[in-house]
Amino acid sequence: MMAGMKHWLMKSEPEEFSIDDLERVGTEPWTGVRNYQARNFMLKEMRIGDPVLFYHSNCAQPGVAGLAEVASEPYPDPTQFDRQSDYHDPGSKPEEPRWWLVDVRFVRRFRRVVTLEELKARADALGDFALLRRGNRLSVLPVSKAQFRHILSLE
DNA sequence: GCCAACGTTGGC
DNA sequence: GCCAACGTTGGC
Repeated sequence: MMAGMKHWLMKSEPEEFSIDDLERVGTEPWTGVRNYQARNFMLKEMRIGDPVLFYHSNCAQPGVAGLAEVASEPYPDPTQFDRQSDYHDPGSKPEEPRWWLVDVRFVRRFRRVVTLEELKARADALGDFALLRRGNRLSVLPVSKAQFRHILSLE
């Protein structure tokens, strides 16, 4: 594994876009992020090949559903300029885009969902983890290598 | 569907 | 720059 490689967790509502959808399409532009901190992770810190935990949020069984990877350099989210899109941002100018994204590529589905409940039960072992912080709403967040490995071991 | 948490907006 | 109002996220 490349030195300095970062690990990530990205949330998606499975009714909108699930790990099965990602498997079907292979690679997906991660459109619609409208939070500056999440954007900055994609714009400034992600590298092609970084591993991504694909997390199902706002559903009956929230948890990590599979594995993906960063598949592109950052580029402007096209939906910000699309008047028809829910993600249209009239304040963003094409010559100075406000919202950036990366493509995410399917790697594999987990045999089963590693649930949020399980992660909470192992909060002590996982250590400081943005996903488990109270009230956390970030949809793109960093995961340490140790946390990443720990979560894989729970599958 | 409820609602706590939290980011953003905009009046001042 | 403060902060109340508002909208959204996401677990439950």
